[in-house]
Amino acid sequence: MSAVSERRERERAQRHQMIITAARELAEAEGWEAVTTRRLADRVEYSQPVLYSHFNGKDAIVSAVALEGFAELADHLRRAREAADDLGQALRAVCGAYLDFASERPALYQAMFVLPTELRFASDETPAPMRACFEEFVSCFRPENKRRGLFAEVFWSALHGITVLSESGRIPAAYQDERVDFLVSQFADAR
Amino acid sequence: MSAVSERRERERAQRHQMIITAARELAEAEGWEAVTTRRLADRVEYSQPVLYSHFNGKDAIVSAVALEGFAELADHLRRAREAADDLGQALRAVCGAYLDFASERPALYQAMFVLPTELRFASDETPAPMRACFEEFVSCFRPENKRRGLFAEVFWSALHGITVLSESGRIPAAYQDERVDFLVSQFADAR
DNA sequence: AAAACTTGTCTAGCGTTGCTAGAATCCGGT
DNA sequence: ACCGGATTCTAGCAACGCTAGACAAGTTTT
Repeated sequence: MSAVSERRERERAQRHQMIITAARELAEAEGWEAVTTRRLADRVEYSQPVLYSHFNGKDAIVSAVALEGFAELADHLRRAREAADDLGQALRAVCGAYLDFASERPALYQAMFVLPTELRFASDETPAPMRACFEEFVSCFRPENKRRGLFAEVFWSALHGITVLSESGRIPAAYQDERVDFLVSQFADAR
Repeated sequence: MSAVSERRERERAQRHQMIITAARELAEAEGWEAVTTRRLADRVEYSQPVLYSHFNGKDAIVSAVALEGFAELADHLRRAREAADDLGQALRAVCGAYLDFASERPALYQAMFVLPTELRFASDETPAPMRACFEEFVSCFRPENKRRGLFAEVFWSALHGITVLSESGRIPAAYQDERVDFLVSQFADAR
């Protein structure tokens, strides 16, 4: 492989990342409904069809943004859990970190957990960052607990429910802390 | 008001309902992405613009369908709760009824709890059927429990989380019953 | 060095969407 | 019989995701 084609491949990878970043920034600034292929093409200063030489379609771009989000969320959760002294505090810490993430980056959260996605969850092909996120929840339960996987799923589901219902205005923004306190307290004994 | 204009008003109300019903049927048969204003107009055998003399836009139609759903869900939940012997079984019964509803009418559920809606939740103008749904959850907790409103919100959120994550394939379809059993057991002592 | 081919990018356009302006039509009241 | 107001339709706008085919740039072959 020549030096020229190496450069080209490098440039191509850069552009690939530019598209993802542009999509993410646009979504975080104006919401996903404002992210159109035309506006994306404008931002990366290429014409519309080049997007389709990098991604199969708009959903694939959203999924790529989501994957970035999973890596960041995994990191965020891990830090919170490791800063906790014991398992009891870990659940609460991970919980707080998760809700922080969701409320600070609502568009990113949507790409990960709400919008139609091409990413496969809970399967053999599930990318590492997604596994890592889930494992953070699992780690909040005792290793000897045979059902910790299931418990983690349910706890995560509850957190997700609170997140999306409050984001869409279906439960009041007030009393969010009380809700979370209650949720954690109800799961504390199941660790 | 003449008899003629009375008839016209009656016909108008019928057409109003036809639009809602058509939207609902189309959504339940092919999903909301297949519900377009043109296909709706076709179904009710009028031209597109008449939809806009009944509703402010597509979102308003979705919201009207959702409101029908709330009435049905309230009824469904109430029956389940009243068939239960005590409060302990009530929580589990309402829970089962809720998940039944969600899995049997996924499109209707989406209109109610996922899609952007014009309906106001948890406010003074919240329509009665929506209040009724929420009250069914509240009624699963003891009347003397001062925080039953908050508890109901959290329990409902958890159920919703399980519903949407499993509907979108983000948690496996299997083990759903185990998840629900676990959830109910964790909230049983908080009644 | 010229010709042929491959690769990358762009212009232009298809079919669809939600929504609306303005023409046409219908119908009751005088 | 005609007028006026309400009702409904035709036609069209701007925007969407996506793609075919023209064009240009660069690489390889003769």
